[in-house]
Amino acid sequence: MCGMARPRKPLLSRERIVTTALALIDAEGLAALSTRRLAAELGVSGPSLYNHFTTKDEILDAVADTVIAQVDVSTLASGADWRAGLLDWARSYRAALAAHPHIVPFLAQGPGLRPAGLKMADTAFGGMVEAGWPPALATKVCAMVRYFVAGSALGSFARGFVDDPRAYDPAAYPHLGQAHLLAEHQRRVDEGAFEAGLLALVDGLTLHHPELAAPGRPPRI
Amino acid sequence: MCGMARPRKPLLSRERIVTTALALIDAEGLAALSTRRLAAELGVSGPSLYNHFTTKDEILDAVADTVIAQVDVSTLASGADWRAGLLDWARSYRAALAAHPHIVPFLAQGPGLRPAGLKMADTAFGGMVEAGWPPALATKVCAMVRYFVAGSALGSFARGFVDDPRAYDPAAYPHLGQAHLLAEHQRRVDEGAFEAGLLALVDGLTLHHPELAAPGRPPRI
DNA sequence: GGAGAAAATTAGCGGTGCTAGTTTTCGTGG
DNA sequence: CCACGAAAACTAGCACCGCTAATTTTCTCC
Repeated sequence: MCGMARPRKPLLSRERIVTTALALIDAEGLAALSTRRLAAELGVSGPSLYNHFTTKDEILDAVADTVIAQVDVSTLASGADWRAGLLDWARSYRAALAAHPHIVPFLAQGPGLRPAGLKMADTAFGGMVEAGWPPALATKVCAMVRYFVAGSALGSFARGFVDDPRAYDPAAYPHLGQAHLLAEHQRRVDEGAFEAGLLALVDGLTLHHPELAAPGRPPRI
Repeated sequence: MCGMARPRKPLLSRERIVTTALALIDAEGLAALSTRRLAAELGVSGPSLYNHFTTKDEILDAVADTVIAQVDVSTLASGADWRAGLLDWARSYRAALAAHPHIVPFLAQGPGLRPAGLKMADTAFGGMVEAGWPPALATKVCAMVRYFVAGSALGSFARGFVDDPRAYDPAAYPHLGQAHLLAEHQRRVDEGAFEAGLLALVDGLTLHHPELAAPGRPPRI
């Protein structure tokens, strides 16, 4: 017989599956990624994927991990001022999510088993400790930044308001203007709110921990 | 014929559907809510639901809305100090999500058409404006709080770390202790990080807008 | 060169959201 | 009072979903 069985050269690889899946998600959204559809995109028939991943969620985890892998934690790891490190990290983190907005709702379902995510957490934590933060506090501060970035990414990118404000009853919301309900307006607000909130958060931390406010290395007694 | 058709008294109502759906989600998670399963729980056959909702997502939107409806914005609306108002709002918001953690990933998919969510946003915004904040800033500050609460809720409640730390390679994460990877540890961290981050955020805002720092009514010149 | 793993195939199972069409009951206007 | 249209339940079923099983071919390694 000559029904197509194992080919001379493998048609699939984990990497090719992940990049194709990410492209499909970027182009058509998370809901468009079914195993059959992804397989078709790869020129292959459905169940072949299961030779390389044991589960669809495992594919999505891998996709999410490549997105997180783009986050730049280098400033925080470099031993520079922790404030600058935190700001750079948060902005890069948000930018990475903004580059692939459709994956964010999946990312939001939890950390799972994603090495790049853990690596990022490890590096950020290490940088804060190196900057003089007690470990217990460093953990919390890193968590705060994650909260803020994740929350902002969700608010900004996920399924937003209906584009036609007539879908809402304006009388029910006396303070909100019509403009508040437009997706476009929301996007602009999110941009500004993220930046302003991040600065407020960092300055608030500085205020609460003046002993760590000095730029550069922590004092060694 | 007497095959069960329209009953004397309606078996279903939007309200009964929503409360049963929420109970099912709370008890068995978001994935357990299929239309057939929900219908069975209601003693009814699958498609009957579509006499009351046009879509499963519409049911979920309604469920999410009842959760958000539990959020207490009264302090912020009462004209008291905006700092206290913001803190109370954020804590109540988080508590409402904590009471129904399994719905959070759906909530994270976007605001959608959810009147209670809009009502909350409207009231919070109105309270900040009443406290003297310029509308453009008030919008941003409310967004920040939402980010922080949503991000914290996701980090805390969503599918977390695997409970067996042996699933991870400790050598790959030199700074993180084993304890960091445990779900239980993460939960404790989240609690503290939320509270500390919220205070830092509010104090940072106070710092950036000293003209609004006075408690009570804004000064009228 | 033989053994066994790997990578593709097809067939198919149980479940999903949802539609279509039917039957019965309710509510209402003439 | 009753006819009639809307409403609310039902059954049947479609297209798709994630995933498993069994099969065939190829590669790798001893």
